[in-house]
Amino acid sequence: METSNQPDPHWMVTALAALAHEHRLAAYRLLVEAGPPGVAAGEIAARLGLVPSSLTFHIQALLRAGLVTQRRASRHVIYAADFAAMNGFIGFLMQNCCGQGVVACAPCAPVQTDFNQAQTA
Amino acid sequence: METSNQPDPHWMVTALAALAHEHRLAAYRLLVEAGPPGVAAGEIAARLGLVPSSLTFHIQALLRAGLVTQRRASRHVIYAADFAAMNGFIGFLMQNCCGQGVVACAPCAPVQTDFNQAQTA
DNA sequence: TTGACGTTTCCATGATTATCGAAATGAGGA
DNA sequence: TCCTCATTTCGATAATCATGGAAACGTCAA
Repeated sequence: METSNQPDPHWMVTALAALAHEHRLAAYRLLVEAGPPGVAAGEIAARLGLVPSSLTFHIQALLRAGLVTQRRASRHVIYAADFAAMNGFIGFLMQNCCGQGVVACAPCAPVQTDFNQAQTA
Repeated sequence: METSNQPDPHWMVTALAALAHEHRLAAYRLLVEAGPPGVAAGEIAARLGLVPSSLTFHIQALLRAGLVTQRRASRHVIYAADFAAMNGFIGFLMQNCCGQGVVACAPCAPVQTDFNQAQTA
């Protein structure tokens, strides 16, 4: 029963810290929007207005946290969001920070992206 | 249709940073477990093995981020998790970091205790 | 009013993070 | 091979964060 491997608190701290910066959160959102094809380092830097070395500094935090993947395409280095990692990240928050037994937190209600999924629950 | 007021990226960075520390994440989880009754500052410090001034330092980060509430009960100061804030926090992540249009991220799947969802995609 | 308790503020110290320029590395194209 | 482009590494600097002791503050009981 694939219960989505639960991340440990130590990793959570690393991942939270990785996202806890204006530029890194922006970079991550950029990669989420781009999807699996990803975005080249230089283009991320350009869109965020960062010098190359700063981009590397920030994106390596995301890389170390396992939130993004890295691959090489010719001369470019392409970064892409790791959705499985984000899955585990959010899963931890919902299971550990949303009140187990407490009903005050309604995690699933807000999403429903936009495609009408007739999910009964 | 109460769509859960969407937090802005700036607040997200503040909240992420607030949780991105071993002691603060532990404190927050403690408060989540305690629920609405909350826990006194001294007891949080004792359970986490922190000196009073350090506890104050860390918990004020959570307070500034709006993730916890503070109230006074006699000589004690009681802190409690703000579940609405965590709701918004997770909501932002699911809407902005989970791939809009991309199906690779299955936000709600992990929680749903264990009922078999026949999600084809 | 006095005293004890719980908590916060203040202060100094050390550690970590963020930034940018310059140099080094790696990967094509001529 | 030589040159250029894309990215990373290195080094220095400034800023922010984390820690704990000591003092101050507010609250309650006697």
